[in-house]
Amino acid sequence: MKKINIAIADDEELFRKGMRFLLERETNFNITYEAENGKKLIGFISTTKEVPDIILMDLKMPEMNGIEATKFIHKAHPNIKIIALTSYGGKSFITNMIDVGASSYLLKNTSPKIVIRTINKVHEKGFYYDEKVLKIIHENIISSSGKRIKNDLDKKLLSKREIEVLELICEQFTTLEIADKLCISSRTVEGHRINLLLKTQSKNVAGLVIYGIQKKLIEITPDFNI
Amino acid sequence: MKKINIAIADDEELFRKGMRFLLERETNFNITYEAENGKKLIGFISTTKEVPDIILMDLKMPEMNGIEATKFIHKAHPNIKIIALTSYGGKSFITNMIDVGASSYLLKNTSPKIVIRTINKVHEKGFYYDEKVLKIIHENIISSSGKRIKNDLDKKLLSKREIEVLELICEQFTTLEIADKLCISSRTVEGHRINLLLKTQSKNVAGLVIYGIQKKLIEITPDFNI
DNA sequence: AGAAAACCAAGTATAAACACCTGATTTTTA
DNA sequence: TAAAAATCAGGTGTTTATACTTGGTTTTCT
Repeated sequence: MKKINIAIADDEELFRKGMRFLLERETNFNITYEAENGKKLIGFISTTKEVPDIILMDLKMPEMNGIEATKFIHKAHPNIKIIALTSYGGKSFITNMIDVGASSYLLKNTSPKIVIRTINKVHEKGFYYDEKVLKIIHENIISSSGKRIKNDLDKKLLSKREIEVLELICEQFTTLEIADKLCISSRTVEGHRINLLLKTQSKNVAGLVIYGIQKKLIEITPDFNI
Repeated sequence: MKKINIAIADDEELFRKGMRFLLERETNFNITYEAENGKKLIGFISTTKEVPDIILMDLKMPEMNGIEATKFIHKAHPNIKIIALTSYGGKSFITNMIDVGASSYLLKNTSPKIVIRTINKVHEKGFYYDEKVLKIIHENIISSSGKRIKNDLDKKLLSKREIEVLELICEQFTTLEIADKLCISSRTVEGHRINLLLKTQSKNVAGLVIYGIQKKLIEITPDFNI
């Protein structure tokens, strides 16, 4: 069986070594190169006779980031399949990486099993998406969605009313306005607000908004600039 | 084991009967209704006590087509999962259906096995895409995200100092703390803050944080709880 | 060189947020 | 059914944010 040649681009050496260790346990994987940034990777690919089949590409790297490197490599070598492997899971990160030529997108907090499966699938079929990323893509297609995704964690951590209040805080309403909207006393709203600060471990509204966005209680449409 | 209740909407009786036959061989499937167009389906769902878990929805139907029906049903009953099942595989058909609330999309020239798997997966996880459709979606991302407007407007709109202040506001620091960090008077920070509110057209910090996240001035790491 | 913008800083005042307290009623859960 | 949690609401006080004002210095651009 022909081995799959893999290159890893990531600025953290520890991560690269860890990945190498994990992947080399697969008998059909062959790690041919490690790069600490996009520039070095391109340098390698431009000079070597044996270009890799697959590249695991981090997004945030010094000198040249993953997006630029992917764009360049995909143009120069369309047969090299690039898998984004990063901790950033924003919609626009994903779509941008795919846009510039990535064949898949993986989050770093995933299991080795999924990485291995993704590499094999990408090598076989040319693209593959794990469920986590697929869900983000799925949600991304839904443009008109007024409804938001509240996961079960929120329901356990925050009460229904607290979520309502949090949503309105994120929409820039003041305590008085929120009290008016929900037909309750401003005192009650303040109580909810304090509970929210405690439960989300925030210092002030800024923290609440960030929490709301992280938990997708409110929707934002980010612009992409790495 | 609780059965999955399924409704089929398709104008061809032969197709409906065939599907019913295929699906009823699965012990956990229960076909509760057949509709020959969207209107009849909505009529059924509006009156019945037992709404289906899953709807197999054709696109082209007389009276009311699949897109309109999906839009209506998804709004009225968000818990009902709708699977588009049609012979049209155009990009816009797929994205439109997902946009109005479909949880999956299947092409009619697929195998019964895949239909059954899709129904089960959608019932379990809320969405699922077969490889054929996934490939179309994958290609769609590449073409659609090409036209993205990069705005260096931010750099013109906000000054360097204002961006610094905005970043710190987003990190939940108070005016005094920011003044301390930047070694300037708190009055100056307030001035910047006011300018930020004006320039970003925000009501309060909540708006500033949202702006900061949108413009990627600050990074957030979203949660992925499937 | 002159104008425009950015940057700094201050006064005064009000509105809002934050903190810490108390307790009653309803709903949920074990 | 008893305990726990959620919801509501009030008191008191401090801190922070917002609003409107003015004006001087530096940087940037034309």
